[in-house]
Amino acid sequence: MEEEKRKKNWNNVNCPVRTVLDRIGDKWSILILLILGDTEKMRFNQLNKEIEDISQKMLTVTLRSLEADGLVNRIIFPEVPPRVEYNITELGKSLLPHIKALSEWAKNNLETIQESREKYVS
Amino acid sequence: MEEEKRKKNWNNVNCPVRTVLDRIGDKWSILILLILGDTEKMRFNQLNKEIEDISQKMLTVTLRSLEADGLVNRIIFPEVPPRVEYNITELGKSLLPHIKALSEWAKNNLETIQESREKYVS
DNA sequence: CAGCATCCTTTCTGATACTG
DNA sequence: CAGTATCAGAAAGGATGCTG
Repeated sequence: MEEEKRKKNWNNVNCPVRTVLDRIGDKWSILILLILGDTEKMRFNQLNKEIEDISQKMLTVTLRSLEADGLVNRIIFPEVPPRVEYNITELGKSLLPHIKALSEWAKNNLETIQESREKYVS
Repeated sequence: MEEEKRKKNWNNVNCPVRTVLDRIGDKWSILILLILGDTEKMRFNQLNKEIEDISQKMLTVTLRSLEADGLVNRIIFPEVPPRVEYNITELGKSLLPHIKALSEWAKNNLETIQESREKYVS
């Protein structure tokens, strides 16, 4: 039974890193964390401008997910028109160095990877 | 024009870490890298047993992707029945510490994240 | 043994229109 | 301003059967 195997969900039980990547391994989370890590706070539309190619929907969805995980704060000001500010939490800050380390590795090895990919056939 | 914005592909140009996550941020790559990082070499079916809940297709697809990026080696022995061995490359090894650091962070903060998620409403 | 091919389901992302 | 709701397309992942 192939189905039986899947139920063990081996990867998340024995591989905690997957639990993180399930959260921040998506298309936008890391970028948002990096931006919020570089600023004190930011409003929704500021983020939307900063990340030129994100859709409003995905910005909302991603921010909500990061908020749920306790990586960013969402502060609503009861004004008209509404103002909502986002900032990174302490938990988020503690994750940042690891993201940046990964980013450094990426910068340093991007070329190697790309060359490898171009040479690769079949 | 919403479409115009996307073409800039801001995230990959200005955010190299995304280029890495586009590759290893999938469901299985990290796990495979961790396993191959802990062993000298491994055959296809060994990996398939080690990762109990991966499908044969995804194991093939993921290994090919890692190979294309130069993170793992694929060595084919011209025998019958065929034998194919996989091992991690030097490039892959250089990435490993960062994955493990992320993994450590995950272990240490899993509970906090889960609590945050449970408390989160809408 | 180590796959490949095909079909199918699920999940992710985006476009668009609308709103307190 | 900062969203929500809905729909549609793309991509990822899985089940199954077949093969050198």
